[in-house]
Amino acid sequence: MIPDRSLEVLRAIVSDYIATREPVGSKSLVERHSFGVSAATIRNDMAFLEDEDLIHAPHTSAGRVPTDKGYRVFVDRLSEVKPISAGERQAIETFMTGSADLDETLGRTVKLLSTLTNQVAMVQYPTLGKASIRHIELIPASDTRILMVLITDSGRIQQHVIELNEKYEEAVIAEVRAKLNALLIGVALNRVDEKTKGFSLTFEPVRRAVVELILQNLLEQVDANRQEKIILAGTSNLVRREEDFPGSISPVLEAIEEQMVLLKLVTEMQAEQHGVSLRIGRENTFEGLANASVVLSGYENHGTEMAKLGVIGPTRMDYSSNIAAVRAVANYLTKALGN
Amino acid sequence: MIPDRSLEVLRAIVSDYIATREPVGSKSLVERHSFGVSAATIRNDMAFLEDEDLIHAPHTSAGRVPTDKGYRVFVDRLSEVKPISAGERQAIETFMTGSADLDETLGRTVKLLSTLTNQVAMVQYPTLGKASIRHIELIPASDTRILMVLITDSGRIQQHVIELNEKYEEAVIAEVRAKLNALLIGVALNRVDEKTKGFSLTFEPVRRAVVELILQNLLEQVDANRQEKIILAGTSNLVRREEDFPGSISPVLEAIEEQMVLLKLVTEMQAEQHGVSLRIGRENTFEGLANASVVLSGYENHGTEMAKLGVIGPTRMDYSSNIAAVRAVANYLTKALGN
DNA sequence: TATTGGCACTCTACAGGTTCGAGTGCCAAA
DNA sequence: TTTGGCACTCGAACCTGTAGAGTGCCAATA
Repeated sequence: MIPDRSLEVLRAIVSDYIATREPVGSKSLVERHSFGVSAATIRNDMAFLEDEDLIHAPHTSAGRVPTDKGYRVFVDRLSEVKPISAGERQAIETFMTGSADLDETLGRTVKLLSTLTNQVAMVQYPTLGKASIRHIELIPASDTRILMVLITDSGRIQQHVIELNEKYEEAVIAEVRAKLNALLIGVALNRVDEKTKGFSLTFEPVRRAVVELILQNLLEQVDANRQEKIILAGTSNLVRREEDFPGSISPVLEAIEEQMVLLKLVTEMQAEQHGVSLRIGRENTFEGLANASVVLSGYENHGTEMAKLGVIGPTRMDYSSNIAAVRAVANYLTKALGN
Repeated sequence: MIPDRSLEVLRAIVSDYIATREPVGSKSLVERHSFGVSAATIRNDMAFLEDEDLIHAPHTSAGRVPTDKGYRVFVDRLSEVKPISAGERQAIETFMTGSADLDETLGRTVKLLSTLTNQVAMVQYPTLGKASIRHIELIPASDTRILMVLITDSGRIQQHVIELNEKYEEAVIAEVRAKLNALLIGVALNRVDEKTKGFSLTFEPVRRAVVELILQNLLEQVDANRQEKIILAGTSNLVRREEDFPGSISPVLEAIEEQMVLLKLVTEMQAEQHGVSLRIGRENTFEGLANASVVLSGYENHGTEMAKLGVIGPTRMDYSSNIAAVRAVANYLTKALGN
C-alpha cells in the first residue's frame, strides 16, 4: 500500500509537472502546496515513490517527473474528472446540431474534439454490429456499370459501382434487384453470406455470370461494413506540443497517419471497459507511441453500431480535461446519431 | 541581362544549397564545379547576383543562399526536368492499376505522390466542368427519408439523404423520379437550375411541398459539385523536413490542414498556365507558406472535369525531381480516369 | 576591361571553463 | 516519524578563445 501522504505528493507532482513542464523538486513542492510538513519529509516520500517506480529523476540532483505508471495511478485513483464548462457545453451543442449525413456529423465531431482538447482527435466510423438490411438498390450507371446502394436499418447508406466487362440487359438487373430484396430485407448483415448461397442458380444459366458478379460485389460491400476507418483532425496540435515529445514527433505522426496502427489500437482498447479508457505511454504496444497517451471512449449509432472516438497527445497531458471532453463528445454524438 | 557565367554560378549555388543545406561560399563553389576561373572572379559574380536579389547572405561573411527570386530564375531558366526513372514509372503503374472507384483512385494517387516525392502531397477532387446529368434516382430509405443518387456522364456518382419531416407516399417519389429524369437527362449541370424553374407546379398542390424539398436537395447536390475538396498525404514528411523551415513548421501545418487555404491556393494557380505551375516562398499569398513552395499540375477526369494535384515542401526542395513526379502522376491519373 | 592573388577583416560554430542554483541523500537530533 | 543541516551533484547559463570559412577591396596583370 502507498501511504496517503505519498499519494498526495504524487498528485502534486503530476499536476505541477503538467502545469510547468519542469521536473519538480521537494522545495518548490512544499512552497506551492500546504502539506504541513517540511521539505525533508517530502523528500522521504519522494524516495518511496521512486522505489515504487511512480516517479523518476531525469538525472541525479534534478527534480522528479512522473513515470507512465505514476500517471496511471494518478488517473485511476487521484484525478477527478472536471465537469465540462458551460462554454464548452455550448460549443458542443452548436457544433453538433444540423447535420443529417453521417460523414458530415463525424467530420464535425472530430474537428470539435480537437478544438476542445487542443490535441489530435480521432473518430472511428461505426462498424457492423447487429444492423440488418433494409433495402438494396441497383441502378444502371452506364452501358457497362451498375451502381449498387445498400441501406441498413441503422440508417447507414453505402454505394458502390460494379464494373461489368460486357453490356447487360436492364431486365436482368430488375430481376436481381427484386429477388435480392425479397430474400434479404430484414436479414442481419452477418447472415447475408449464408442466405445467398445458391442464389445465382435461380436464374437462367446464360445470366448467371452477371448475377454472380453482382452478388460478389454485394458481399464485398457487406464486408466493407466490417472494414474500419478512422478520421483525424488537429494534427498540427501535435507540432505545437513538440517539446513534450522527447526525441522527435516524427514517429508519432507516422503512427497516426497509418490507419492500421490506429485501428489496431482502437480494437485492442475496445475490449477493456465501457466508458473512457486510457493508454499511457508505453502501455501502447506500438513503439512510436511510447511518449503518447490515448484517451478513448465508445459511442453508439442508433443503438446498434458501436465505435470509438478520442484524442492522442503527449503523456504529459491534462488528463482530467481531456477525459471530460472525450466523454462529453461521445455522449453528444450518441445522442445526435440516435434520432 | 544576367551574364551567362553568373547564371551558371546561380545554378551551382542552388544545386549545392539543395544538396547540402549549407550556405555556399565562393571557394567551395570553385572546388566543386569547374568554372575555369578563380574564386575571386566568382565573388564578383556573386556580388552581382546579390545586387539582383537572386542570392542573399544570412549574415556578413557567410556563404550565400538563393532567394525566392533566385529559385524562380533557377526553375524557369536553368533546371532541366529530370525524366522519371524506370523504377518510379514502375511504381506509378503498379500503384494506379486496379481501382474503379473515384475515391479510391484519388486516395492511392495522393499516397503515391507523397511516397515518390517525400513531400506533402495533395489532390483536388474534380470539379463541375462541362459534365451533364445521366441519371437521377430516388430510393426510399426509411419512413421519412429518401436517398437521392445523382449520376453524371463523367461517371461521378453522388448520394445524399433527404430528410422529410413527414411520411411520404411512394407514388409521389416514383412520379418525381420519372419526371426529373425525363426533364434533366443530358442537361449540363450548370443549366439544371433554370431547367427546373416551375417544376413543382406540374404536381398536385398537396404534393408540392415534398417535391419542392426534393428539388431543393437536388440543386444543392448539383451545386456541391462546385464545392471543392482536397485530400492530403504524407504530412509527416513535413516534420522530417523541419530544419528547412526557419522558425516553425506550425504555420505550414495549419495552412495545409485548412481546406480553405489550399482551395484558394489551387484556384489562384489554376489561372496561371497549363502543365506544371509553381509558387515559390513568398509568391504564395498566404503568410504561413512564406517558406514553402507548391508544385501543381492539372489532371482531367473523362476529359470533362478538371482538377489539380501537387506537392508542398520547403522552398529548398529538389524542384526538378518534384516537377517531374507531379507531371508524371498527373498524366497517369488522367489516363487512369479516362477509360 | 576582365581577371587575379593577396590581405585584412568579420562572423559563426565549437570547445572548454566557470559559476550559480536547484535539488539530492544522508545523518544526527528532536 | 519528522526535522534541520550539510556536503555533494549536476545541468543551465554564461564567458572566452580559437579555427575556419567567407567576404570586400585593391593593386597588379593579361
